[in-house]
Amino acid sequence: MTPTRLHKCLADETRLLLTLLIHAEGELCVCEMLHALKASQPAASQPKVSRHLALLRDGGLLEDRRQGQWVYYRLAPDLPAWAERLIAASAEGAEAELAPLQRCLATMGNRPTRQAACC
Amino acid sequence: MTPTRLHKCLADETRLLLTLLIHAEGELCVCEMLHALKASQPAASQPKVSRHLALLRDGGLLEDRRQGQWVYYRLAPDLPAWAERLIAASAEGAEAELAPLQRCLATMGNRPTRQAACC
DNA sequence: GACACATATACGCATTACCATATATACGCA
DNA sequence: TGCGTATATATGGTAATGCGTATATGTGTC
Repeated sequence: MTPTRLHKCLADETRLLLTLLIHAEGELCVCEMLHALKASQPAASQPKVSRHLALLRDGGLLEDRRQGQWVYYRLAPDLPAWAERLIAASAEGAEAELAPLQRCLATMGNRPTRQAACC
Repeated sequence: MTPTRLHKCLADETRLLLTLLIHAEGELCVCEMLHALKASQPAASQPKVSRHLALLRDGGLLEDRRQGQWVYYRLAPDLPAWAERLIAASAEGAEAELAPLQRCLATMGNRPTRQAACC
């Protein structure tokens, strides 16, 4: 991971919000992120979210795992310390934009039931 | 200043290095930055540096002041704390790329003599 | 296999970003 | 005023980015 690459990842409002949402929640599946994102982007579409998540994954910022029908994304576990601090600083600066998404997520019905990654 | 805007500013290798160089040195003029940048981009041109600096200034990340023939750039003094932390984290992640530029700057001959901004 | 749901990819298009080159502006000095 | 230095902007071309729509893939259930 290089700073320029990380900045490119976060230089788009949608990708920034998705990343910060995952940073705050730990792990989220695509449908949860799509639901939350509509709080600030009512017209957000599933392909749009999926495309941005793929960019973040290919950029080395996220990892995904499939569990049944759902695909869960989380921050890559091997991020250097400076990258985590950078994301944390972004989270602080974007708190006002992030909070509504978290509230929206909290009231989402029918969230898929999560299982631990192992067994 | 918003996180997305800041990330867009730093999502280009040249702009990242210029910003981090200023962050490390406090204040630099264009010719100093051009000189330092050539350590990693031998073909870097003056218009290129000037254009990126203008982007950073218009993005609210830098301020400039003219002193005689020279124009000095520094970080905007009113950056929020999270932005400074974000830049500091980037500096850590880019230390390996930044160090050669600083060394190159340190050995630069004929650097313009600086005066305080007031009087 | 057929269907429903979740997610990913392909395609065409509009917009933006970056660059190299050329030219313009601003300043200091004679 | 004219010249040299420092910096900025304009122009045109190419590549990258983001999006909407359509379609494909993968998984669970019957």
